[in-house]
Amino acid sequence: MARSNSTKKITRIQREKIGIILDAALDVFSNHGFRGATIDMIADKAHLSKPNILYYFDSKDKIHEMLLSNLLETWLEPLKQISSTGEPISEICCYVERKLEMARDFPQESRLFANEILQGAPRIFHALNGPLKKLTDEKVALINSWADDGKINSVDPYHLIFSIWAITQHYADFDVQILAVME
Amino acid sequence: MARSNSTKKITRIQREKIGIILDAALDVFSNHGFRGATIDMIADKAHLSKPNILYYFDSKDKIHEMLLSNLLETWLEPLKQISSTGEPISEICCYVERKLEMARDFPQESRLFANEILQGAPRIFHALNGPLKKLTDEKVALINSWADDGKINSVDPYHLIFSIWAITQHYADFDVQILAVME
DNA sequence: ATAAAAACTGACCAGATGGTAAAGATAATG
DNA sequence: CATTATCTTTACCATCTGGTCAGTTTTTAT
Repeated sequence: MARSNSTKKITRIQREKIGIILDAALDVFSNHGFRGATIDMIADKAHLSKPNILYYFDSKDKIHEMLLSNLLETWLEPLKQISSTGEPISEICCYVERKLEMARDFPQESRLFANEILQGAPRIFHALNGPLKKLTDEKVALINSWADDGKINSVDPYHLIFSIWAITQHYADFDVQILAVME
Repeated sequence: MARSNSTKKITRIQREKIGIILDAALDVFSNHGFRGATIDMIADKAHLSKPNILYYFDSKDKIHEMLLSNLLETWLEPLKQISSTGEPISEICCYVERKLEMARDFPQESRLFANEILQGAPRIFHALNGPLKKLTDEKVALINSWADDGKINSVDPYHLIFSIWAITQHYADFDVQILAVME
């Protein structure tokens, strides 16, 4: 069966179908949340039957899980790229730019993430508390060191970062509201 | 029956129970989204039976609808209070303050709203496109007039307002993430 | 106190939904 | 070409969930 251990080799069809399913699932999960999404919706969007979907993924949860873990790498990347050797202001501005680009280019991923967090991050809390926290702490320390060296004005690095997250993601997550207000 | 027309008088018990139900429903809907919430969850939290809940509200949708319409007034209030006769900078700063206070004091309402918007605002789009748009347009014009009069630097008023919305609500909507990152 | 109205409950139903089993169709392989 | 492994489908099942109903209990009004 397709859903066997990761050590097994993957056929052409498996690679294709898994990709199709994940694309469809991202669309459905990001627009309806985990509970609002049904396997049938995903199946329709993927032009596959429900049992066929469950041939490639053991359960609805597993699809969601895979989407989230794929997402996490992409999500952490822009923050990771802030370099301690670069010029502070430019490093921070470039970070904002990368984040904005991500919100523009991957709005579905942003909403998938937002849905998950909004509902208490039941399936992703470990990642927030682990890798994300670790990375954030690191960059917070870097920003603090820049301030200590007098390279930038003193600022609370946590809230600087949170503000960047808030504004950049807002345009992806609340785009319905923005479109409604701006026509 | 309790769920009859609004012109009928409301008994003491109705007032009490409806309040209890709405409190419970706000808690459940804000933490699980519309589809993730079940009437049983609301019933448990309210210490009432499911049929008893449906004695006061015709359907799950009606409960949600009532919560959203209650919310909208509260939600628009801070923006409404921006006064054309006040001092521009102070007006804007006070608006930010009011918004922050709301996010702090009504985080559940904020998440209820966020859940609704994230999923395309199916039950509230008319309000975004109507009252919210109208009010926003009004304040945008006001900010523009301030800029024209040289009272403040020129700024895109829409994006100023969006930024305020984004940051203030972020602390309510994404608090799990913030807590996870800051410990 | 008593009748009427309001509030409440347990049992139940129909449809949706996640998931399974077994058999049939298709593709890969020797 | 034949055999095997992979893939897909049809027909299900069990559970969850929104909602109903008939009847019981409690409250209110007279």
